[in-house]
Amino acid sequence: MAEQLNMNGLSLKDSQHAPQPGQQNGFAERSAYIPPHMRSAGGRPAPPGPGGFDGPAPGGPPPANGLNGSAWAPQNGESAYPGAGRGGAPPAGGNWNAGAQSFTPSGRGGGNNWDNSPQLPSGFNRNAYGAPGGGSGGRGNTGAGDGQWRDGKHVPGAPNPRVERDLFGEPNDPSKAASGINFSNYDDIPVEASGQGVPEPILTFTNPPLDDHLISNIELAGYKVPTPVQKYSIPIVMGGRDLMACAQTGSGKTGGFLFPILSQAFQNGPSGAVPQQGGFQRQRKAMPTSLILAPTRELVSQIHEEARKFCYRSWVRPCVVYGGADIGSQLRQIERGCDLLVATPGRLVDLIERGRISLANIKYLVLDEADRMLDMGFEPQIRRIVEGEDMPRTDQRQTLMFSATFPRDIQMLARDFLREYVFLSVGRVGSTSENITQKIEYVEDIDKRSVLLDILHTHGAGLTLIFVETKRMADSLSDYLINQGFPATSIHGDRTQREREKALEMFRNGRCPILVATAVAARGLDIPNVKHVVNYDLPTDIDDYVHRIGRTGRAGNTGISTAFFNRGNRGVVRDLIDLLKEANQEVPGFLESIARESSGFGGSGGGRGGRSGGRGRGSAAMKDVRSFGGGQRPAYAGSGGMGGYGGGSGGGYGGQSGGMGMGMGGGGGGYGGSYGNPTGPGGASSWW
DNA sequence: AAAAAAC
Repeated sequence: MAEQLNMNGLSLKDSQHAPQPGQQNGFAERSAYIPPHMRSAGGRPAPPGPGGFDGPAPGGPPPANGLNGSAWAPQNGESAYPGAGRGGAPPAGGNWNAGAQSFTPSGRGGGNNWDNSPQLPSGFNRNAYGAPGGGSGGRGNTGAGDGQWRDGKHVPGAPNPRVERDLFGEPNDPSKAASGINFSNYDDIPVEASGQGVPEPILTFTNPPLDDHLISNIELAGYKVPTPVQKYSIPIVMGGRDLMACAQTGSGKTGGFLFPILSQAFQNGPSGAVPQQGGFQRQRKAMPTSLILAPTRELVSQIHEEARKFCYRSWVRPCVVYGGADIGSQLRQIERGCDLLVATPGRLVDLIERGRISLANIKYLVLDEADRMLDMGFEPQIRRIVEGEDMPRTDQRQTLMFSATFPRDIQMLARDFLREYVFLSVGRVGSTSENITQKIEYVEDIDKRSVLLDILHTHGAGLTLIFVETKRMADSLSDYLINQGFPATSIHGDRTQREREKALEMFRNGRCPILVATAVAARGLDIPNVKHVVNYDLPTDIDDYVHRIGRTGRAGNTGISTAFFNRGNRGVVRDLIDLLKEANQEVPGFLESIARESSGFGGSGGGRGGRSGGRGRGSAAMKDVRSFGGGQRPAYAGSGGMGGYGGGSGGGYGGQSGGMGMGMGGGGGGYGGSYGNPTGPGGASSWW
């Protein structure tokens, strides 16, 4: 039954964007609304009267059917949901219901699956074109990867306007990634590179070094100038070097690894290795040349979407596999050809165990959001994939690691997976230039809902992303908002993959400009135009907070972040204060007093009691931990250390920045014991 | 403590 609902493109939740017919208006539950002066804690300015939206709530009284699209049409012109673009308001004359029905879940064969198939022109070649798999990754080769490599030459496929629209959207479509980018602000992002023989950054997308076909796809995608991370990563990767990059998603890092990998693939053709399989083996084993690992399904889906753009008309076929979706369609997809594979670790291991994927041809390995993957306990799977299967060794492949932070365990991974890597530290987009205005408000749990309503009224315009701590809370809060007449939806791990993708797409295209999310959406997701991030529940880990607010203020644009704080969050109060100070933000008085309260007794006695300073944000440091003998100047002074990088000891570069300095060279497993603060003594944590 | 991720 649930599936039936899904097939209609609907879930119960999403069918309720407008108040139910039984309700009088968007504020049917007005009694639940507590005016600010009646609330238990202060610290919050009075809301601007009843009308951030004038009149009866965002929707006003719904028409008889309760679903008329005009209920959500912005009352003050297009500005209500900027960034919504063509999807901003429901289709004229349409309604939310219909909007949902016509929605095509991302990552599911956009344009070639259930909702569109009947519209295909007769005679349309579904085999060549429409991957039948309705399941994830079922997009097959919709124009991406339909070129050929013949006689040592790249023979691109024919242009196809329909595919181009599918991949690149209409010109100026704000729901496509390249738009809405404030390029001038990009130049402010600081980048530092260290390592031996770091190549000069490039300044434009030109040939050389980039391949002409790739450049034409880059143009189609609307990218004009390389972002700072791309300026560095392109020559580094094309120069055959390994890369360890500390960068966030908004910095353009997906292009940072896709561009050089694809450019080289377009120029050099398929990997020379011959697939070795038993003569009687029934099905072909997929043998991709490039493998990209990322932690969440949404993220791999997003990377795959990007890859499809840049693979357009090329010989390279991008594929995606992840859990929670029908494995059969994924198998069919990779059987049709798989040169670049984007995967979550669990599903990839599954497919390897089934003997359907071999990694023997891998020339490029990318670990995206590496810190996140370790946080999520993926290290065993990752080590199995990289070290325990048939993947070529470090010197036979190129390995690129991306991570927002560079804590100890990532350093270990870098030591084991990379060789003589270039270390790239990409400043965070925004924060230093105050692109994100961070506000902390004191709100007791019981008042959170009504304060949230104030916020939604006040900052009604633009996409608002609301983070909560639990899946249950995500459900109940989005239900509440929907009942209050707001176009909200939710994303969390207990929703089906289809629901998750639909929620994300509805948010992205502005049909549902309010998204309630758990940590599943905290990192990596690149949604242009998120205007406001609300930490309805603060995370216990300050790193998570940083990732969450990083969903806004992206790509050089400005954003707002509001966090609800109460005594239940005092565990992060110290880190939060430091963070606000570093980002040049106002620190409210109640934070300071609660910090004093908490550190008052016991000090560092119990556990994490009085902040301890030990952990600090050292875990989040972004600096090269190696030191280099000889002429190389490290980009960061003060990374003390040891470690004979290039010092003859067979790849033994293991310098710890702090005092620990263990010899990591020889054996591999030699890291145990307790490590000091990774940043080292006095480690200034500069993580952006 | 919760969330995420393979079946």
